[in-house]
Amino acid sequence: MGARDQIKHLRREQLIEATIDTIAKRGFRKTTLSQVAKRAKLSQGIVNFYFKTKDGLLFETLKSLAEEYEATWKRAVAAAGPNPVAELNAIIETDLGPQVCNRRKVSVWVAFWGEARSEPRFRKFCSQLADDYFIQIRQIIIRIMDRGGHHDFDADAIARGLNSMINGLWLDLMIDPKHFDREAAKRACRNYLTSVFPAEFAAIGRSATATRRAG
Amino acid sequence: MGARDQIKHLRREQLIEATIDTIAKRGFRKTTLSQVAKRAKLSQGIVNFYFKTKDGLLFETLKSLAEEYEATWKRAVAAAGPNPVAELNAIIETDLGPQVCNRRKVSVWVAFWGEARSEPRFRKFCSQLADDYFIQIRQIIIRIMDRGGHHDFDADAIARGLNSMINGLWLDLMIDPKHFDREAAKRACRNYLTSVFPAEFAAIGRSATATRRAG
DNA sequence: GTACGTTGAATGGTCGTTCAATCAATATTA
DNA sequence: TAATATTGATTGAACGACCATTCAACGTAC
Repeated sequence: MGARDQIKHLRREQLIEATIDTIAKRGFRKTTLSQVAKRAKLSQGIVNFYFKTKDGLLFETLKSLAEEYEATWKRAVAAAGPNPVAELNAIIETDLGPQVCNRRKVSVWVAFWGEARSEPRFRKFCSQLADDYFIQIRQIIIRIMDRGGHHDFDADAIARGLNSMINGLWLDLMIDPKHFDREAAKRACRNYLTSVFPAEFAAIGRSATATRRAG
Repeated sequence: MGARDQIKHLRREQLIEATIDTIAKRGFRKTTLSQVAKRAKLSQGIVNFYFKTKDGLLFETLKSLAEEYEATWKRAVAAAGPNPVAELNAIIETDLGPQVCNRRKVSVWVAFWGEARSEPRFRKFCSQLADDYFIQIRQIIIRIMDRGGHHDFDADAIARGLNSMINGLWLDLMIDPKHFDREAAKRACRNYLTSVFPAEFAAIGRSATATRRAG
C-alpha cells in the first residue's frame, strides 16, 4: 500500500468518525455534510469526492460500525474458550461493556434502525447482521443444553429473549442515560440465564448477583 | 365544545396521523411539512397554523402516541384483574399485540429514540414514560414475589430484563419484519417469566410453550 | 510535468415559515 | 327572517435559509 492509498484510507476513516460524532451529537436529522466536513477539519466537497453521495457516506458508516462490532464480539467469544457458558457470559460482558455500549455508538445504531423501514439498504444490512448474531447465540445455547441434558428447552425462545434483552438495554442507554447502570444491565442478563440454566450459571450468578440478591 | 373546537381537534388528529404515516413510510429524515400536509390532504401552511413549528408537530405526535400507548396497557392491566401473573401476561399480550406492536407505530418510536440524545425534549418525555412503565412492571413482579415467598429475588433485575426484552423485540420488528413472529416474541417473554417463576407461570407456560417445548 | 488530493465558491433544489387574500361559519342588526 | 358584519379557518404563493452536489482552480507529491 503506497502513501497514496494510505491517505485515502485515513480520509475515509476520518470522515466516518466525524459522521458518527455528528449523528451522536446532533441527531440524524441535523447531520449535514458541512457539519461532518467541519468536524473532520476538511472542506465541503470532500465527502462527495470520497463517498460520492451523502447516502454513500451513511451506508459506509453503518458498515464500519458493524464490522467493528462483529469483530469485537467474535473475538470475545473466541477468547472465552470452548465453554459455552463462558462464551455467553463474554457476549454479555462485551455487548454491555463500554467499548460497545456507549452513547456515541448506540445513538448511531438506533438512528439507522429508525430509518430501516424506509431504507431497504439499511434494513437488509442490519437484518443480515442481526441474523448472524442470533444464530451464534442460539448455537451456544444449544451447546449448553446438550451438555446439561436439557433437550426439551426451546433454544429459539431463549436465544431470542437474550438477544432482544441486550438490544433493549441499549435502548435504555439512549432513553435514560443518567440512570443507566451498566452493571445492573449485565445483572439483568445474567439473572435471565441463571433462571434458565441454574446449574450452569450458578457460579457466575452467585458472584455477580444473578437470580438472587447478593448477601 | 362548539363546532369550532371540534374541527380544531379533528385537524390536529388528522395532522398527527399524517405525521405518523409519513415517518413510518419515508423515515424521519425525509419527513417534511409538505409531505405531511399532502398526506392529510390539506395545504402547506396548515401545520404552522396548528402546531406553530415543525418541532411542535413532532413533539405533539410523540405525546399522542404515548398517551394512546399508556392508556392501552393500563387498561389491559386493569382488565386482567388482581392476579399479578395475569397482569404481567396481559402486558406481554398487549405490548406484542397488533395494536401496539406494528411497523407503523414502532418505526415512529424508534425514530424518536434515535433523536433522543440530541433532543432533550424528546429524551425527557421518553424517559419519564419508560420510568412509569418500569415501576409498574416491577410492582407487579414484587407482588408475585410476595405471594410466592420469593423474598430473595432481585425484582429490579427481573423487571429490567422483561422491559428491555419487550423493547428489543419491537426492534426486531423494524430490523427483520419479514421473519418477525408475534407468537415467537410472546413465547420468548413467557419463557423468561416461566424460568424465573416456574410455579406461577406453569399453566400459562404450558399452554403457550414457555420454558419447554410443547408436546 | 503529470497526476492526484483538496479546496471553496457556485448552483439548483428543497426546506420551514410567513402572510395577504379568500372562504366559511357565526353573530349582529334591521 | 333576511341581510350584513365579524370572526376564525384555510389557502398557496413568496421568502430567506440551508442543503447536497458540482467543478474549475489550486496545491502537492512523485
